[in-house]
Amino acid sequence: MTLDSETKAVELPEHHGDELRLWLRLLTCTTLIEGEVRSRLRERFDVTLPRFDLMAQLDKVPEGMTLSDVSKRMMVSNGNVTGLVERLVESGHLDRRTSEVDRRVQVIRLTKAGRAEFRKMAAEHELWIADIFGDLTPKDVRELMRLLAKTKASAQKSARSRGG
Amino acid sequence: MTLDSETKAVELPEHHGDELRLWLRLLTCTTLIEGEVRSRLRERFDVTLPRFDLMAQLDKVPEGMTLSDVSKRMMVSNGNVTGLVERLVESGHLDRRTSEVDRRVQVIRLTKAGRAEFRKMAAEHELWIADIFGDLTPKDVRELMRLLAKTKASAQKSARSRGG
DNA sequence: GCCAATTGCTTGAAACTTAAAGAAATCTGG
DNA sequence: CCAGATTTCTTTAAGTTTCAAGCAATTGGC
Repeated sequence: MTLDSETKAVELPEHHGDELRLWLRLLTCTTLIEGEVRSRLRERFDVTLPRFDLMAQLDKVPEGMTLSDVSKRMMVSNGNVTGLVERLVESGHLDRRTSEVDRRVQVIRLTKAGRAEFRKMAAEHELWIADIFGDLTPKDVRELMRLLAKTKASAQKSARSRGG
Repeated sequence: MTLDSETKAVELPEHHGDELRLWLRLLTCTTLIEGEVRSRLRERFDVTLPRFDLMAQLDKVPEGMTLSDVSKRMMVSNGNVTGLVERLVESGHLDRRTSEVDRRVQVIRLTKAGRAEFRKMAAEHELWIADIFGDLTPKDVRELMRLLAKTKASAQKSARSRGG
């Protein structure tokens, strides 16, 4: 009997429903929060989420970054960044210069106005996020951070093992 | 001294950096996994993620759903669904009928071919997800499920309290 | 120095996405 | 019954996004 059921268990395809449900829940959470942030950004500052995200990347590095850097950090395609940057330069939020060392490279930075506007938005944004996560205890937050770090590492490992 | 620093702590704006970092990590995880799934779907089945997601919704309800139902479940706009459905009907994956009870309503279902194709993709998809989350223990999975449920509830509460 | 490979970015096509406005059908309270 | 409100879906405009192809600049091997 015991042998039988063990044999069976090996032959049957494994159950992966839990992981799938976890993934769907993770996705739901993110979509929900992203939608909320998106609509607040639009209502309050008439800015789109991708623009805000791009400015957030640049705010962290005053001396500027290349388009490739931005692309990697935001995990979006190169062509995507090109278009976003074009519109943000147009609207005066970004400053763009060709590198003198390597003329393929474009270095972008926040303009003074762009930085001021971003800081204003970022301050409120932080409060929104705090409110959205408001029912989590500090312990919940720590625990989630830990588990998501583990998840990220696992996903990266899986992606690497497939890619090369 | 103690009094002083406590007074200061109350007067200073609260620290919400932890929640912000948590949100960024959550977003990173989701983006990472989503990108991985997206590229596997494209490579393996030449299908886009939104199409797969839409078919996944329909697979759960054989008798079909209205466009509004799909829109709510996928948390995307109505117009978005209209376009997606159009292309999937065109490619023979979906069947679309006007409700006889309410002629505003469109009921969509997977066609036989659409269902067969989805099932094939879904089986592999489940393995990918299991692999991506492969380094998490069953306990990690349970704990993440719990914390994400709490997060979702918190986010929904925050969204409701703003919206109405 | 030269040629091939690589890197950084842009372009183009197709698809996806949203918000807002509009059309059609239904519902509701007189 | 009927006018106004609501619901369901489509349309439109603007923007985002990806992928693939391509161009320009740089690097590395010889």
